[in-house]
Amino acid sequence: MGSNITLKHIAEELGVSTMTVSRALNNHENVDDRTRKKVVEKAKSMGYTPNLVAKSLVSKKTYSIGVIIPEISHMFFAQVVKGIDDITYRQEYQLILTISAEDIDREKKALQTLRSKRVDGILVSCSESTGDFSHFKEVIDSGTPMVFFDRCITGVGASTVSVNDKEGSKRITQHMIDHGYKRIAYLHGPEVSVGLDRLNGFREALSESNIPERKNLILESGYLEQGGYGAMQKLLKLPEEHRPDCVIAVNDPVAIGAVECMREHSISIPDDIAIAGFSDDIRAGLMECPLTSVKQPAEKIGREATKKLIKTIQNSDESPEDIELNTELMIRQSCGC
Amino acid sequence: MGSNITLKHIAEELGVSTMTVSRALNNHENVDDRTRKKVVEKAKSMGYTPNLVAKSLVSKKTYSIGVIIPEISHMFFAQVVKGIDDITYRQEYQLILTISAEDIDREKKALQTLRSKRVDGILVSCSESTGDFSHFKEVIDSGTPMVFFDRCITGVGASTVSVNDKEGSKRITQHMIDHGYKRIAYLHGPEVSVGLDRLNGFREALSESNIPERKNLILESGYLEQGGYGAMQKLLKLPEEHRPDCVIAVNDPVAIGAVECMREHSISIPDDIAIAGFSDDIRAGLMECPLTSVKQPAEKIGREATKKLIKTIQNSDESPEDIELNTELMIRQSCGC
DNA sequence: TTGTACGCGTTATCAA
DNA sequence: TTGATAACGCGTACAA
Repeated sequence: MGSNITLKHIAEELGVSTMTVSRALNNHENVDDRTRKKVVEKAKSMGYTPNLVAKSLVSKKTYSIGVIIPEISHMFFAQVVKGIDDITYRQEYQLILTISAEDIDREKKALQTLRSKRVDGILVSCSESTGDFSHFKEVIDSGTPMVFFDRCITGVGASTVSVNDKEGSKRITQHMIDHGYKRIAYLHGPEVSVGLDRLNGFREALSESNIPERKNLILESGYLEQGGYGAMQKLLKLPEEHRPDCVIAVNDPVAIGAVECMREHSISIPDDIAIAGFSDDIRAGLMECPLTSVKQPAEKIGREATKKLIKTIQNSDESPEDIELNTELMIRQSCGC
Repeated sequence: MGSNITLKHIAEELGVSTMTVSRALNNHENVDDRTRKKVVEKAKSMGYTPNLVAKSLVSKKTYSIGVIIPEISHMFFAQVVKGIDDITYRQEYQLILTISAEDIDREKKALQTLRSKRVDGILVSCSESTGDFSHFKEVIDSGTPMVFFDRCITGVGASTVSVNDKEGSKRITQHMIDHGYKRIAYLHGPEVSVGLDRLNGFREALSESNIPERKNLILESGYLEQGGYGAMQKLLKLPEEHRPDCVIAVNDPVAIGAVECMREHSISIPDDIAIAGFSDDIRAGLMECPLTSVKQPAEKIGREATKKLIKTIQNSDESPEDIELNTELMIRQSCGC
């Protein structure tokens, strides 16, 4: 445990100074070839492993980046993490993962811990409950490079990587309108970031087609299955003639929760009520009635965010950027096509 | 960046020694209440964040544990990670995640880096290609606590947490036999760890029912969708009378790959060929023909492995243990029930 | 109650 | 080419 081999141990065995050992092991120029060979061999035979903690203390670099995601059971985030790992692996950064579980206090704490660990940078997707940004602002102002992805906060000095949420949401709504649905319900997430953007896209599509918004058809659902289930229950309690003929959800988990609720009420999809989601969850195509959705390039989001973060780490005058990736409509059966 | 506030800065501002500041901030006994108050306030106003790197160098503890998983797109591992986070969060450990991508070289490198980062312990699920254990043995012998989960290596001095793979595989095979299937194919993973255990369970069930093994129905598929797809293709190239009437796969991704192949060949499940998987993937219940599978308590595996690891970290004479969790048969339609 | 000296493992710097 | 010294930020041990 504590009995780790250090440079000093090797130096003593060889009767040289620790600096010589350090130089030899780090491929510095000015080392005699025979000395280097001796050192390298001895280090190997003694099972030396460099202590990155000590190295970090000196260099002020940890080569690790912190990642804060709200949830990992949501396949979207798992795929983003894969994209992040793609890049960090190649660039030799380590990845410290924390899950905020949609809880702002955990998010704050994670931020604090990552800062204490002196990560070189942070990637964040905000928790559902994130209403104020002060904790992010503080970290950014302290000089720690930070990039938001998916659930972003703009205008606080950090870069953001997201899909064009408003546009995607507008397009799928348009698609439903074109298909002739009249009473379109919307299950929305919290009104920040993507939640707000998608809701706005929905509204814009309605407005452009001169369809009035109906307040009782626009419900908050959060981002998880149970929220979709609950919101759908409310919709089904409406008098028959006020029920929607179509439901659009802020994301696929919410849509799937709603589907579950409809199934229990023996409501046929898409004949009784059509539905569409957002994110193209791994389950979307496999459902009894495959779910129409908006595909987000999850891995790519992870990769782009990480690339931008590393650029910002390595070049302190890299300027913040809002990167927007394109979505793709995945038309399946749940929309009635 | 480098301009982080240190104890010394606070001390200078206040005209006291760094030790006083350290003690005040760490809630030590012997500090005058007024001094403490002054220090705490000043620390806050200066935006002090303790440097855990320096702390770790002294204490030889990093409060971080390394996790090596072969894949994160496989929902099973994402859920395990959630279980791991459950415990690490509560116990105030950080989680360094690395993905081996089923590549033994990445696995070795990850192990090396984690050791250099001086993680307090390591959780591993072996990559598919892991044939020799020497790299694990080396780390274990060096004194770094390690716990294997799911894809374990036993007998090298580390604890293991897994489901009773052999038993689960045997049970599902038995289920298929009871159902009257005669020509049962098996798509197996690499013959180590769970791959081997599940294959053995399959064999044992056949043998107990006096069903002869047919070599051409037992194929290697790896652990991923494409492997299942490829193996199924081979099975379908067999002359009609030699084709299986039932396929059991080492895990759900492989089963799903096989199903995809069958769909392309217009083979009806379960009428033409029945199929079962293992792991109860999130997709299993949602497929066109819902997939019969063996459920592994993924989150629990993560939790138990982490608990055991932390115990081992905190108590150096905690002895290694092989923990086995129970599986549950998830009977759906793909088996013809 | 507070302060001083030293060490954790490494590297930058300057001297030999 | 090699070595001695100091420093990174913090905490332990001891002294005042």
